[in-house]
Amino acid sequence: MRYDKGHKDATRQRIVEVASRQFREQGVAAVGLAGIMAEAGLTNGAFYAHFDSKEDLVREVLSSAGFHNKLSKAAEKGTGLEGAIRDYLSPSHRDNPGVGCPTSALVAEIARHPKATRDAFTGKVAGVIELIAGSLDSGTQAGRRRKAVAIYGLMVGTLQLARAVNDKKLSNEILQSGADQAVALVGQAGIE
Amino acid sequence: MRYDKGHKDATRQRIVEVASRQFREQGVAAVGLAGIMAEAGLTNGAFYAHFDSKEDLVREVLSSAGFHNKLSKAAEKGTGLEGAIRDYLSPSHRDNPGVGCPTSALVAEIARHPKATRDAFTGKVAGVIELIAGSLDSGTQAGRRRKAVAIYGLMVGTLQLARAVNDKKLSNEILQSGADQAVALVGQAGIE
DNA sequence: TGTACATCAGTGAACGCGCGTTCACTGATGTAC
DNA sequence: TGTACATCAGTGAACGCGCGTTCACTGATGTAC
Repeated sequence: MRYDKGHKDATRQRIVEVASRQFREQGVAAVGLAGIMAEAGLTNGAFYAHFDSKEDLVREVLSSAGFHNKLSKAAEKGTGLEGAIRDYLSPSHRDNPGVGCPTSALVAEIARHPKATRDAFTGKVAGVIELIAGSLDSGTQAGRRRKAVAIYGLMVGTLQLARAVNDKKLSNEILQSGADQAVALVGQAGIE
Repeated sequence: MRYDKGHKDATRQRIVEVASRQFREQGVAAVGLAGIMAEAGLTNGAFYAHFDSKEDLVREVLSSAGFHNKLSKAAEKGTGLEGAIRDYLSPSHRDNPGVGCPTSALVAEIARHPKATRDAFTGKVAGVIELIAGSLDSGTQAGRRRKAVAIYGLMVGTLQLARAVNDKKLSNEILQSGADQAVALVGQAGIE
């Protein structure tokens, strides 16, 4: 073959990365395969040598996407859950959805996708909830899980509100209030 | 004229109502004008006698949509904010997006729409935050506002997660945990 | 060493389809005189 | 009272366009003998 061993895998990976960013920036429905392939340096016909369909690509993007990036990085930096929350609800994350959390960008759309796609997403959500629950250190196990769900929902919902409103001051207030309250939840004894 | 006075307004209102439900069920991008008009009992050509464009309809839907339905109804029933939260995060609301909160269904999509559309949405969001803040009775005014933002974000985020996950048990757990924590926030002294 | 054939990632034109939008037309009613 | 014209909500065919998908083909390399 004229291509290195691993060349096709690298191409596939490139397509997934381009799609992942474009989906998060514009939503799945608004992104066309031709645009993804062009940005990956290929023509549209090559797509089907790598994926069965657009839906197959969506599933692959969800399976490979770094849902825990902010959480994992915060853990590495030793800033813990509080650092992760403040990073998540920052102007930088609000203004760069393409490299941000796939959940906040795509959750509503995914609810309307086929079962296989939702399955991939469900696994990721369950993982994030466990990761957050594992970062909490007060309360019973059930209480920590309950808090983890609320903190995740609060982060996703407030980030989306901050992105949608067309008023910088209100948007910043939403981020700040959301972060403050989420951090407060971390420190409080659980509701039993 | 062969039509009653007010006939055209009634037709326009019917189009808005059909669109409002379809948008919330399937998202704006996935809904076609022909389908809306057919369900309203008209042919597609009549659309432009009522609206300038699809975007104009989206804006009208957002302006007229009942963002506070659950909150207002709860206030009427005297169940207060706690009742509104439990109603919002109920299996019934999760399973009937077409008659539910426009924010949870459309917030991510609206973030990518033109300024005029986002303006209409921003006003609604500001109104909901004020409504929730007004239902809180402990803490300073700034503290109540901060809590209101967090409660709204929590409700929107957890409802979306519950709708997207493909596992009934996890979905119910998300609703329950979100509601419990949101209600707990209502009762707690504000973070100052 | 040279020739014929197999492999396969990628090309690029074409497919049918549904979209938002346009527009000439319809037909029931109201108005002018 | 009768006739000509204006009004206007709605019709339905057509427009160009971009979509996801298909497919015959290319061309650089590897393999067989």
